[in-house]
Amino acid sequence: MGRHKEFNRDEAVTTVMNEMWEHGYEACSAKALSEKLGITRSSFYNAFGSREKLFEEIIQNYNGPKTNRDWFLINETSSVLKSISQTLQRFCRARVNDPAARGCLFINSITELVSKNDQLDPVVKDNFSTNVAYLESILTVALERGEIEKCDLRIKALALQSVLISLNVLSKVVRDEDELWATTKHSLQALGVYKE
Amino acid sequence: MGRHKEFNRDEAVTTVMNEMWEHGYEACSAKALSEKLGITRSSFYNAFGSREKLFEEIIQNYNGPKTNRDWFLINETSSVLKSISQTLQRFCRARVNDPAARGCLFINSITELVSKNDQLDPVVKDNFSTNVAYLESILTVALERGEIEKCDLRIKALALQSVLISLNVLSKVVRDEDELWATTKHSLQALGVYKE
DNA sequence: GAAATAGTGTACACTTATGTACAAAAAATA
DNA sequence: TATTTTTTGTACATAAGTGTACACTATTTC
Repeated sequence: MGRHKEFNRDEAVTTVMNEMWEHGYEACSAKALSEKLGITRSSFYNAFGSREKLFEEIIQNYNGPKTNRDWFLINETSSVLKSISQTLQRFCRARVNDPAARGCLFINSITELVSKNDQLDPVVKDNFSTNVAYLESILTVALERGEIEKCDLRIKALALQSVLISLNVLSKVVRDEDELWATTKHSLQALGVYKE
Repeated sequence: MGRHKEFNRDEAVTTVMNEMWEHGYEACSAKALSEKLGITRSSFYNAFGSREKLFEEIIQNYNGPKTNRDWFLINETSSVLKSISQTLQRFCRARVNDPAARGCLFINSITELVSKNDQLDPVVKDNFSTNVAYLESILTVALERGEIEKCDLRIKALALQSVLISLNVLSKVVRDEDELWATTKHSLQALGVYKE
């Protein structure tokens, strides 16, 4: 019952995601976003509640579902290390090929929001924990399959998360794909999680 | 000749540095900074020209002189790897002990300004290049002293820069000194640049 | 068709922020 | 003391941004 929205909500969320990815959260005012979407602020607030709530929706969307954050496309047959290596190589390519050099929305948000925005700080931290837990889970699989040596998997997961962080930050400055990948590969090999 | 400033310029630069470190560049408006300094915007513009010029001054100040960026306190006698390890351990402690979890002003600025602020993008990139060159130079010393194996020092320097980046980003989220240092140490050991 | 419901447009009453212009004030030099 | 130089305070004109209130419009259900 009631009047229909004059815009597609899902499309709008995607548009806002790209705006926040490119310009950062704080640079995206309700006014600017509303104008970008071609709606009034009135409709914006009605549809999304607030910028904060919208960000929460966007970051969940960006990172994928909490229970199944399958970035590395791990399956039963192929090597876990191979999946990690191939995925990070794809990331290097994607980040360098992005003309706006946006890096990663989530990692940008750590720098911009943690300990700066009281409402979103816990959201970002929660997403971070989920990420590290995911990395630890795939390293556990790698260990079970004998692909890596026994070690503190929590620390190894944090070290792998570190490679992801620096790859994304570095990609804003190192705009040569070969150089970015050589650096990432060097780190992966050092950590013993690289496989051709 | 002429009237004296009613504030200490150097003190003001330090105050603004801390404001930008804590809140980020864009969050520090000319109005907000002027009020923080207890001066009028008129005096602010007169003394610093613009927010951009002031940032340039601050980041040079923060990173230290271009020709002598001696963060790792390398000297003729002690081990280069030991200096690196001890310095990064000090960084872990400092970052976790910072109640505002500000991370590193320079690394925060990469995320906030590169490809977003036309005027400051080249300033940040230039500082980055200087940093990597510095890291490569100390790795060269380490190689000459037989502390590391022969390899592509440019890539090794970028990998070491990666550890610095992730340590600083990670420190906003990983608030336990032992865990942060364990992760950093693990990465340094993997890269073959750790020494007790 | 009337009632209920949900989205839209306009207005309000702010606050923040920009950079410049110009007069007034203070200090050094001539 | 008069002149020059620099800093400071106030004002201007304008744009961006906040969240809410309320009438208006479109749509569905009864």
